[in-house]
Amino acid sequence: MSSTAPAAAAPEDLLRGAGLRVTAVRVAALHAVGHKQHATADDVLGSVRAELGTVSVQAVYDVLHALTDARLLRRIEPAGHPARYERRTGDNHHHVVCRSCGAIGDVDCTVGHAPCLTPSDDHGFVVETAEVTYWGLCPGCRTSGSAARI
Amino acid sequence: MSSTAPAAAAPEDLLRGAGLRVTAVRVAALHAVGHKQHATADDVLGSVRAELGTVSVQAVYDVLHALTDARLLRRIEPAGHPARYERRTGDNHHHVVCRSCGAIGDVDCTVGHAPCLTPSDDHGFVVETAEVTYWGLCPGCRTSGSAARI
DNA sequence: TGCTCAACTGGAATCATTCCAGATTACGGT
DNA sequence: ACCGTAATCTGGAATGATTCCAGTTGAGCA
Repeated sequence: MSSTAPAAAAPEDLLRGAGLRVTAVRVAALHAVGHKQHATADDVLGSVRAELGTVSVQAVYDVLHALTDARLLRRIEPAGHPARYERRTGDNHHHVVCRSCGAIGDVDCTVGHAPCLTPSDDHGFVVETAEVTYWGLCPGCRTSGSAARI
Repeated sequence: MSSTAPAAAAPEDLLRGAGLRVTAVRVAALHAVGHKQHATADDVLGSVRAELGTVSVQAVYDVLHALTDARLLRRIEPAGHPARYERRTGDNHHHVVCRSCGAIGDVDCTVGHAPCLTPSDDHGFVVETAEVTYWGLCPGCRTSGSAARI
């Protein structure tokens, strides 16, 4: 068993590796986000239920929190849209969000090592992370012209 | 840069200049945000009521939207915190948000003309704006050390 | 000095997410 | 293998920010 590739790592191993209990809901949730990058809690709930049958809303939110805390998932919260989750690559990438439909795309930091990610005046804050979000229109919404609110 | 004045411009003129009707609630709302930068809708509601007496929740949300659309205010929506409004200066500055209490500080873009504000791969999106948010702890929460008291 | 449409009122509704209290279950001992 | 005990999960109710709706009021043009 030289199952190396972290990308292909089995959910069970990821969980154990993070010191978390291996439960059906957690495994299913990891599968769900693996299949649909940038899934909402609701998407995950759907997938998990499709896979396991009855699962409470709470269980999914709990799991998503646990996985996020354990760094197995990363949560993105675009203003005006429900939170989304992605399997984190560890790299610090950013996101393009469609102002119209909320679609999200990954964006690598243009400049390798974030230049403007160190505030000029931090007001005494201890800055831990910087987050960049690009707002615009996705190909689909651009083509279908209208529909965009405002 | 040379166009300073706006800070001192009377709310009435700002409204008229933007082609908006001059109403008590709007004027009071502009005052409110002027006095307390980064005010929440609730803060504004409070100030406006203190100034005018009875005012509906709806009126304030309507006004904040109208003013935001007219570019007299800028809305900031830090993940996990209610939206906040600031009197926009036209410059594209960013924000430091306290992970613990939600306090917000303004941060000028370190590099004048946003370098990493052009995504390397835009996935076909038409990017309109880029938004940078720094997350950390404000001086107060840092000192009081423990228990993030929301 | 009226008229008209944008603004406002008040109350109910929505949506994502969280709180609660009790039932279930993974997994480190013995 | 078997138990005990947190850690999890269930189901339902609650929260909080914001929006929808239908009717009333008032700013600003004629």
